[in-house]
Amino acid sequence: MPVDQLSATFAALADPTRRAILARLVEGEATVNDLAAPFPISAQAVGKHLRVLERAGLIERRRTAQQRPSRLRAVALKDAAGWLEGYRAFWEAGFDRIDQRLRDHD
Amino acid sequence: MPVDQLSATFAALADPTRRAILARLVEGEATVNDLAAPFPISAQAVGKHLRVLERAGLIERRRTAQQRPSRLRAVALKDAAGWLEGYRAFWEAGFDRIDQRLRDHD
DNA sequence: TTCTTAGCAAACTAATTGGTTTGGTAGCAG
DNA sequence: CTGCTACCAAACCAATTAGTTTGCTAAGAA
Repeated sequence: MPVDQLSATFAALADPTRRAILARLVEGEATVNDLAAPFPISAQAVGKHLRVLERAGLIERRRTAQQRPSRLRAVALKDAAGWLEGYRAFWEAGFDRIDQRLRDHD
Repeated sequence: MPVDQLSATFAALADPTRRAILARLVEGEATVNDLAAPFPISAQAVGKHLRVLERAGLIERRRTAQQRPSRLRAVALKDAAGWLEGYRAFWEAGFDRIDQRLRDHD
């Protein structure tokens, strides 16, 4: 696993279960069991996904009684979105290469 | 590796070498050896990265003589960017949860 | 105290990853 | 034909991943 922050963020997003967990957290904090309920996998497996998300900075967890609710840290998505924005001009204009663009300007 | 398109895209982006390859391809087509030059890894390893990018739809390759130049397919980044956009409001407004937002509206 | 619930940690498995080295093939140049 | 260049494919390795099961601790309920 690459260690830089951007790679960790993209890697964390490269799993549909983890993206679904983030989508659920938009509605507010949730415990491990809350988050595991919709999935056919064990709560332990969800706990592992939460650790991946936590390492990537995408969630924060606190401790209340015997629960460890997670909440979204959407700000960690900023850099990933910023990286992709650098390519927006290329797909929106329908060209994929700078030299193609230059050719269009001939 | 997850099989859905969005996961494949994020997984492909979760490696600094592959992101650097995409950045290089913004300048136009490049062969495997062109792309391998800046990196301390073998051309074979770069070839593997190219296959990952190709499976994710992020590059296309053609055949000319004995070269296999790659070119960027930036449009494949659109869905990933769209997914992230769904969270922009949360990090820009400085709240991370909908219920926090609702609280602000009380 | 005892029971139950929520969660973590460790050990294990199967599959994948990112890299290597070796050995090819396809096509151009001599 | 003989080489050289560009690339691919396969075998291998070490590390990681996503999942499991088992067993633990911490906190509240009976």
